[in-house]
Amino acid sequence: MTDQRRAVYDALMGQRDHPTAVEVFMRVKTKMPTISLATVYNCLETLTGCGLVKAVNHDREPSRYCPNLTEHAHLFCDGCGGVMDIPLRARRRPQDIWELPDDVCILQHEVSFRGLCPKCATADAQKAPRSRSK
Amino acid sequence: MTDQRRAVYDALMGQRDHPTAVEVFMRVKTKMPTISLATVYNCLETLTGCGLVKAVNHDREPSRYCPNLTEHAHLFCDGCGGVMDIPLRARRRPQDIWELPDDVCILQHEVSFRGLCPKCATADAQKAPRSRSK
DNA sequence: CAGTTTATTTAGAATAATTCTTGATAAGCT
DNA sequence: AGCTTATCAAGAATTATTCTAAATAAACTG
Repeated sequence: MTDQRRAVYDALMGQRDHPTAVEVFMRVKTKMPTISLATVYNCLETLTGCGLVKAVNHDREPSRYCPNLTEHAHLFCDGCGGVMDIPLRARRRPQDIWELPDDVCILQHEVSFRGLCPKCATADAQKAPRSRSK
Repeated sequence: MTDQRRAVYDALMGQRDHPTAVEVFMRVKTKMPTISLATVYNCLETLTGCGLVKAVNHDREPSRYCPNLTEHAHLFCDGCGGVMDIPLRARRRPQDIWELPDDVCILQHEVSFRGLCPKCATADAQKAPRSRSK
């Protein structure tokens, strides 16, 4: 664990909002002005490689990074652009809803929802009310 | 629906193996040698826009395209590199296993598994047997 | 501790998938 | 036929990411 890796990890833990590599770079740069973007990519790669951080992808947008190691899905909000963790319910497994063949071997699964987060969904309901008087 | 769009759509329906844009391009080119890659991208975009085709992304690999309109997940096989459709079980919904807040608005969800497809998983079990005599 | 190997960092070049631009072509209307 | 609009083709441009090479730092070895 080098200084740079620690700084990148701390940036992720300090503000757990699923930043992109460039956002991590900008945050780390305030503490360690000499760090390069390539190093941030290297560190993120190393950290994901040893399982401390997860890379989160949605469509072909830039990868985002997440230090939440529990099993969870992500909600990508069309309103605010934010990403929200969605926990797995207790004692539930993906195969409860997905018809996986018996003899497959699952090493990883990634789930993303797109829509509106609670905040944006309620704000949106205000703007376009359906059954409500002023 | 232009000739090009039809040709791209036919290429997807003819061999439903989740090809990339370049693979679609190569297939269509045999029937319509003048088509350009940009047009394939345009057509795929148009077809996904009107809901006839789904774009499938996994990590930051090139997008793949899928004409299966039923709700399903994808298994990306580390062994053969193939992609397999995994159907949703009857009367099951993502919120059965994911703890979604009440007031979110879900517009789309994408699920991908990574691992070994049945064929590769059994082949792999042969090569590295655990409890089996020769 | 000097010398040597090994890993890491940096800056910038290279890559690759996708998108954009521009001019050409075709299709639909009047 | 003439005008408008959408689509296509070719290649340039964009962008996130990876690679390269040189510099630096860390870790051993004697």
